[in-house]
Amino acid sequence: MEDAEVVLRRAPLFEGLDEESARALRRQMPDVKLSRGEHLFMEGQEGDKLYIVLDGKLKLTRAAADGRENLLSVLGPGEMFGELSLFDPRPRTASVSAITDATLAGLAHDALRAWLRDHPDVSIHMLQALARRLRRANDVVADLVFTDVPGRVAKNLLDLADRFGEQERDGLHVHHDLTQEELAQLVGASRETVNKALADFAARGWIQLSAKSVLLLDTDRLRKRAS
Amino acid sequence: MEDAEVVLRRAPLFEGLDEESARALRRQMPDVKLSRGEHLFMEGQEGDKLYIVLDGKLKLTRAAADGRENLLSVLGPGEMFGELSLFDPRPRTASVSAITDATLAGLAHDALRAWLRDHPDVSIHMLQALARRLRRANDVVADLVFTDVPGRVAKNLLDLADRFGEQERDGLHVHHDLTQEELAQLVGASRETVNKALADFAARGWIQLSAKSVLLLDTDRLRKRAS
DNA sequence: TCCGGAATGTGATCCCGCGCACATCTGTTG
DNA sequence: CAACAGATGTGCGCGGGATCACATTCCGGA
Repeated sequence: MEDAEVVLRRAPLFEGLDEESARALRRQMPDVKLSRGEHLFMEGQEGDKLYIVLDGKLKLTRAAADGRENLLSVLGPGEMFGELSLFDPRPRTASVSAITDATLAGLAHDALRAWLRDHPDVSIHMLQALARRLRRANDVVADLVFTDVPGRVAKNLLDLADRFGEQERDGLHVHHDLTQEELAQLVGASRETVNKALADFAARGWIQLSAKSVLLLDTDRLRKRAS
Repeated sequence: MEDAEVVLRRAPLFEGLDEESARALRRQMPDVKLSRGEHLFMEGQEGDKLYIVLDGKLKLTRAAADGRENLLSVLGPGEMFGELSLFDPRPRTASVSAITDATLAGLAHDALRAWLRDHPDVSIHMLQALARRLRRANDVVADLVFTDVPGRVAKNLLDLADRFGEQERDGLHVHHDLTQEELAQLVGASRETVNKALADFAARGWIQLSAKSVLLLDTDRLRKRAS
């Protein structure tokens, strides 16, 4: 695991802070540990904390009435989440659970409010973070409307690669830690259809499949298929 | 047209401001007038202004490479838009054009920055506004994944009703000012399929169609169909 | 080390919604 | 007010993708 303090510095909440302030803020954020599969919070609960991922991966999901699930995003080290219920005081609209063992830093609602009051420039960085996420959300909508399932699979693979990929001799290795079921929920399609798209990409030599990870061999072709 | 100053007060940017400050801010926001069909800005342009709608309706659209369009949202009086490129300094990711004659108030990038610096509590309201929009965007994603076209049509009608509907003797009248083509782009479906859904709702007596508006007769049934 | 349940791979079938082709039916403009 | 373009209504066929139904493989725990 990377050094927690280094990871924290990547989060919008800590952007532009001097050493001193960063340490002060960090003291208000106790660590939370989760084991693989464990839930941090569930849709519908009151939300009074914001979190930053220190280590591991989490998933942010929404459930439909009939039990089907939709995976809004995969969260890795340095990423912030859970702040929506703070600014817009309503119950959580998504659940969060760990897809690997994970460590988080949590900041209470009231502490954040006080912090923003005393450090006005921090809210600018928070605005930036929300603006980026809003753009992203609009991209996802556009993809769902315009792009077919294989295209969305390709796009999501490239996106995961950007965030979790490691260049190796034989290709770009992406440890996404997702089952195909989860990948399908992320793409917004059925598990079977996603599996067939992956099998097709593999047959073409664009990727190589293994458990909870993919090796990207031809990102150019994938990129072309995605657009 | 409602009084411009009254409408402005509904925008997040003006929330919680005293008379004095509101007037000062207003002086920095010159009016912009658009005629029906006119474009305010296009996808890909540099964005250096934020706007608040004073009167009329606008649409926020995204285009795919092949020319197909997606309608992200319909903007009415009191609504703010165009702020994303300010916080996340990249070209505009959507185009805006007037669906009726409209009047806007525009605030330049630099003026906003300065304003936020001098009035730190305003950024809290901006954060609230973005948080709400992010939730909304996630709702749209969930609908695209889980709900069929007639369901999405019903949901969008109810949503438009919330924002533009007027209760009358015979029902809830919604002047959305959209063509069925535009409604289809909002729903994320083809014009034909949306038309058939509307015709079906009308045949069941749930709604009554007229040009650029709908009369909702049975919102309960619609709500049930939407979920 | 063996077992059982989950995660994968892959066909067969069905159906929603798109695209195309028209026939109205507006309402806008010369 | 004529005439034309754009908006609306509706049928039909096709195809992408969901759903169902298995076979197979993988993996973690007793």
